[in-house]
Amino acid sequence: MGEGTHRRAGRPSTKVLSRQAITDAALDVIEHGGYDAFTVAKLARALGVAPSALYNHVRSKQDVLLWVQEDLMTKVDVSGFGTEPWAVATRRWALSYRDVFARHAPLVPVIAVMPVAGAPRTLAVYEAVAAGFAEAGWPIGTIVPVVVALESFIFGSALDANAPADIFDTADLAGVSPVFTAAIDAFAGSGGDYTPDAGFDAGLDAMIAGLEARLDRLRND
Amino acid sequence: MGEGTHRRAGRPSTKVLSRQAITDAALDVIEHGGYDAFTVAKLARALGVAPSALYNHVRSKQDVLLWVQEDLMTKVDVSGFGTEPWAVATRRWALSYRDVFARHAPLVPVIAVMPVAGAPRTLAVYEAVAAGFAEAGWPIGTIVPVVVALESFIFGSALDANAPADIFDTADLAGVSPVFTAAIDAFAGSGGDYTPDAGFDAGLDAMIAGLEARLDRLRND
DNA sequence: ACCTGAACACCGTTCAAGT
DNA sequence: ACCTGAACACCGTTCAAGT
Repeated sequence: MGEGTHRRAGRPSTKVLSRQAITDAALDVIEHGGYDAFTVAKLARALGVAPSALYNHVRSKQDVLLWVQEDLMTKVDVSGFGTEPWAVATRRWALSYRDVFARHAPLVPVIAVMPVAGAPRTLAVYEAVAAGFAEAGWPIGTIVPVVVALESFIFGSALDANAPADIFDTADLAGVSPVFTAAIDAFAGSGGDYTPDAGFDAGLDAMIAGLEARLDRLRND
Repeated sequence: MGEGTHRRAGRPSTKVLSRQAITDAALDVIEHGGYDAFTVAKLARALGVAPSALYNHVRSKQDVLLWVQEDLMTKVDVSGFGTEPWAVATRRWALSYRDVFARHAPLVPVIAVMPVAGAPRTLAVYEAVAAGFAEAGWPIGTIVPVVVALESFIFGSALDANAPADIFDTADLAGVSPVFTAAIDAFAGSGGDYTPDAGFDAGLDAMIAGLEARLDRLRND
């Protein structure tokens, strides 16, 4: 798949410090030790070169993060658009999008403000989503804000997925916040810890229901 | 208000490096130069002490960020809960919450995973919100996931509010992403830049509509 | 064209020494 | 109890020198 696959045998296969090699090494470092461990020094070591060598191929560490983000975008599932009803396709997209970036939360603030120009895979996702929305009957001028709204929810949920199980542990605070404490207890049931999935499900249900109601109204105009 | 206000005159007023003084200085540095400028050295300089002096009052830089976050929480408007209908109160809360942290986006990943224990102001906000939800008829066990869902949307929107105006500039990409490009053009109207408010409004409308529909169903059970 | 090794200007944090 | 100044172990990045 990668570049260099269909080169002649005997030819030195591929540049050692290709974009793909750097991105793969970065993902390796990140998967191994998280984003704290992702330093230029570690990345260089994983590639077997001196840190300064990287700067022949990359303008900054931030560049590498953008490459990683672009790479992850291929894991987002847009297969529902064009084949499934709008709500089903949107739900599938949202779930996979959130799952991918829940494991890369430090990238979320980066993606949220990254221009799509120069990010072809990200753009391809947007194109598939926009086409699916248009086909489902969303007027062309309504698509961008609705997609942005869903994305905001997805990004926030990806961050929330990293909350510790004790985030809502109100231990000695029942006197100070009785209703909230009761809400926590009622939610957790029999001493269960907090899991963020229930929040994501509730929000996705509500948002899709609200949007579908709007879509119905738009269709009947 | 702050500590030391009701001390006797003539007594040296307040510790120089009180929590309040450190938090205020931090907010000052952040407002002046953003989160990149917020270093321990700059914070110490603003307080007129050596960097190492801070560590008599703070365990880490992260501690100060948590103090700042707690301080900002007092700006979140929960006044609608208990006085206004659920949808109005929720909308007011969401708008102010998003506005406060849109100007402190680097804190968003911090809040999203911060335990409420030891954060009394944050807890006070949750208590007001939970009480408002309960009074509006939300069953006690449904409150936490619904609040988490709204918060996820709010946090994502706070990040999105910092997107550059050219985030969706598809310049030469009309051939590669025709539908998405058309959606951008139709949304931007007459050459207008992207503003994230439309996305926030669309999402908040949809989510509140979806939740209100669910609340109606719950009430009729 | 692309590498190395030294250097630079920072980081946050620790700690002995002072008062 | 709380400060200073020196030191530590890092950061990301630059650049002259090599091939």
